[in-house]
Amino acid sequence: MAVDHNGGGTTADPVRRATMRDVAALSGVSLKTVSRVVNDVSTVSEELRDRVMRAVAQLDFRPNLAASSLRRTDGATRQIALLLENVANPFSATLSRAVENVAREHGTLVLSGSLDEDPRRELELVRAATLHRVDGILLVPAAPDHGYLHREIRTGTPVVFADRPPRGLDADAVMAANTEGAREAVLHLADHGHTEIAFLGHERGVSTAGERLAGYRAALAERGLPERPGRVVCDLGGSAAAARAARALLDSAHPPTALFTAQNLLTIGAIHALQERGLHERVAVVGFDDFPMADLLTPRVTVIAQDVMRIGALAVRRLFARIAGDDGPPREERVPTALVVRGSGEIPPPDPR
Amino acid sequence: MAVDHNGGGTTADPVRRATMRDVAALSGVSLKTVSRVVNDVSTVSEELRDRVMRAVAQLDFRPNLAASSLRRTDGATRQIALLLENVANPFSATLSRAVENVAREHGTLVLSGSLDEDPRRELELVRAATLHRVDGILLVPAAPDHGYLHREIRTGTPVVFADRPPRGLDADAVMAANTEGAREAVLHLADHGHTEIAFLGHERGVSTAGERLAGYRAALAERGLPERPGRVVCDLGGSAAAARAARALLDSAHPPTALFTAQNLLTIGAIHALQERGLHERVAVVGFDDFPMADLLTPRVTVIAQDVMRIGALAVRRLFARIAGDDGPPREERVPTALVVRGSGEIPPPDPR
DNA sequence: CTGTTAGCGCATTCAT
DNA sequence: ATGAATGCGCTAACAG
Repeated sequence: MAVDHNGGGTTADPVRRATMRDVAALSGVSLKTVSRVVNDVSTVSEELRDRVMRAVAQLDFRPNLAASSLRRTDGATRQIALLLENVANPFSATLSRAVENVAREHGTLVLSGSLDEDPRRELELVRAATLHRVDGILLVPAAPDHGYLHREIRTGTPVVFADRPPRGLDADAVMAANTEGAREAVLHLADHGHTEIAFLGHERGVSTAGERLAGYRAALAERGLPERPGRVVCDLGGSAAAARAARALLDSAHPPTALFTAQNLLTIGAIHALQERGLHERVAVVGFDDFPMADLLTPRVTVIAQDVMRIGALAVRRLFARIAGDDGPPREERVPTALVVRGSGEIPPPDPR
Repeated sequence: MAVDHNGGGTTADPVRRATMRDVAALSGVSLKTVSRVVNDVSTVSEELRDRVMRAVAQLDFRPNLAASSLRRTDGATRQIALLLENVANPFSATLSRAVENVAREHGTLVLSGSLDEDPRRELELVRAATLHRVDGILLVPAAPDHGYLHREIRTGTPVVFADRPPRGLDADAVMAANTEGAREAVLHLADHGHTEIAFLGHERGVSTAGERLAGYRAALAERGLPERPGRVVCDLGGSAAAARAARALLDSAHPPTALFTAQNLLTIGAIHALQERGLHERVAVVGFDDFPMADLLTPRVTVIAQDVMRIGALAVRRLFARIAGDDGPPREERVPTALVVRGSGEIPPPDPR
């Protein structure tokens, strides 16, 4: 008797999968009738329907979606691509989930890919997506220009942007109300008595950084506070860079009494620095974008929370609308943020004596 | 002049995509020669190659991968499915990233889906994956039995398990060394003088829970410590349940002096409870599975860290090996854990007086 | 080295 | 209500 350890799966002895022909032969009808039954076309008699369905079950027939979409007029593959910063970071991961939920309603699977803020990766993955003939692309862009997407859009692959707007292209985009959120954060600090509020921001190339800085400045202006030189630090690449920047600020001759951090990794870095200096109960912090555990730290961290699930959901819905044929003018949607008061943002400035 | 706001992408006036026929016609060669050039078959003269590539560029030709895989002998679609608990949770998100990295090396895209610990979702998504004819499936299972996967494996879709083993099926699996890791955690607590160590675990149905409980018991036995009734709490569904369980333990007549939490959400819940009671500096905690921010809490949280990237990478590599035709016996691989000492696990028991 | 023929699995068009 | 013929875009097997 032959030894057969085939549990691991292999292509060694792959049983051929049943096709519609097999089903047709077994049930004694034409190929087309099987197609009708499988696609739920109602113009099939009860009896034939039954025979076909029995054969489908017996042969464990699985319609080949790729073959189907190759032939069908709309060419739909029931796949969309989700290209974002990094599937492993919490923002992207949450976005993924929102997209998956809506895609599921549409019987569509999601191909996700991480761009790592690398424009070349964006081009590669957009191309890969088109090779697979996805029905649409949801993009958290990394590239500085999106003119190249015109071709994809014209050949029938709609593209919707999330979190950041397109550049050099007019297309749908769903984003957080960055400027308003940042403004609210800084007003909150000012209203707790702070006049010396520093700004820590990420790469200026990313639109969210610019918008949040604009919000910071709007709030200062609104409260008649000057923007002190050195108080605005941009282009921070991550939590380590933010920690360094925070240390420098705290050790300076006129340290700020409050920090506004424009992104959650920067918030985390800044908190690290404050803890090292033993200042985490003395210097106020409001961070843009919530993060896991923010309410377990001491003090608990006050943030401007983005509604990431909502951004994702609205963006995919736009995408499915485009896929369905919506050809209205591109829309930009803004999702409001929410101030989550937890403690770190309500620390008062030190007694001015 | 006609108004045309078509930036959003639409199917209204989709320019037909160029096919190989178009390229062949433009470059004056046969369809097959185009195919050769596109697939990098070397037996094409420089001149024809050049003509074809020029036409490809001019027409912006994109080979249709679905059509190609339909015809090609191996039927490869260059897509794999990754079915896991929830793309939004840190463990799954990290696993995704590991899978994506390796898939990229193989020119393969990843379709991910969340099972939410729901066996029906597993069946649905496995089915959806087969309809798309993915080259293989990487599964963090939710179903109690995997006999149904025999069919998929036999029809040429290999399946590899990650984090949890298959049941009722012999297939490849890559998992953390759960028992050893849990044992190390509890020995660590015992070696810091604790004799009253509680166990908080997740659903018994999930294999990792059972393995980690076994490790806990092994450690107790090794140190000659008794397992006190009520000290082992299982089937906790999340951080809220863990917090409730921890409160009950802490409020009991003989509260434990140390906690071992078998999963990161449970660790977080337990810490919440300790903070409420003001006991976070007095009761020791070691958690299984690291989590973001664990080193920003006070005290910083000692954990048994799983090497999630490694689990993911090994699992996909197994999957690609199967896809490539490996038909050896199924293997179970275990990835070692690491004790990360940060503070919460080194709190001594109270003075026994 | 190049082209011709056939057909992957299925939906469409047009018969009946 | 059912079926035969045709072809989606591409590659395999052969021919020249």
